[in-house]
Amino acid sequence: MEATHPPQLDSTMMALADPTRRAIIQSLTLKESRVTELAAPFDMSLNAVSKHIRVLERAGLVRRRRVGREHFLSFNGEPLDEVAQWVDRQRSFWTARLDALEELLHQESEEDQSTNRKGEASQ
Amino acid sequence: MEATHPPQLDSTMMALADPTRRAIIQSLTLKESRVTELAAPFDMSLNAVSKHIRVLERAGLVRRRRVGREHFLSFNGEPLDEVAQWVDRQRSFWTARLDALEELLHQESEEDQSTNRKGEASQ
DNA sequence: TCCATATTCAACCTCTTGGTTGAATATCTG
DNA sequence: CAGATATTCAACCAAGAGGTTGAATATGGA
Repeated sequence: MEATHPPQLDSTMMALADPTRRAIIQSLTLKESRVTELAAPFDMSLNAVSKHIRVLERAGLVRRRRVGREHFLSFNGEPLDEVAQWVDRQRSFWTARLDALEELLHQESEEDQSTNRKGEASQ
Repeated sequence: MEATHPPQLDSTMMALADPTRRAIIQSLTLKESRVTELAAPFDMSLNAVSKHIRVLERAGLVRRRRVGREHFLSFNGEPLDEVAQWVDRQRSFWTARLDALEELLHQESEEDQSTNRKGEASQ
């Protein structure tokens, strides 16, 4: 069975699976930054952060604008739409099934109560 | 810099980064299943699917109920709440910044128009 | 024009991931 | 009770991830 997800969802979810990359995203939602600015708070080499940025770029979550030797990076929220849709869909299926179960239990409970009343009356 | 995510978000996002695991989740949102039932549609060994299920279990996305030799698996949507919250937060920051930018451009456009009208009058 | 800064490239390393196979374990059934 | 079924365990393998270091490249500034 082939999982029927668009390749976009694959790359987006993989990109977000790493805490460093999520931290980069969080930083970029607040403001555009240069690579060295983004890397500064992390306890890892500049190149390691640069690699993470490339993963985010390939997923379309980060855009880059070059001005001379400086690369300005900004967040693109569009790929998160698909993540939100996928997550909401699973949650709504789950909630619907829980609701159906509760309804079933509720009906059974009402039936038990009326049966009990009849039983009491006959005793 | 330590990424300030709860460990739960880490394990949930990592669990969802794999298309096979997302397909398992999608299957389980529809109905409870046994391991061999879940594995049937996949082109991989039963054990490979069993490993994926364990990853989902560790993330809290799947619960297991054992009856004799059969393990019944069901979906637990709760960890997705955190994913939804994280995603919505980034999107709302992004949208807020885009809105602020548009407002700025709108103001500049109005200023340009009134300046142009004055220029026309003086010519 | 030389030095500084910004950033990527290349090569390397360790560890993890995602898969396989065959064995082991537990339970069910005729 | 022997064979079937369900599932995990253990060991293995290849590929990739995530990091490092040092070199290379491009641009800016004094």
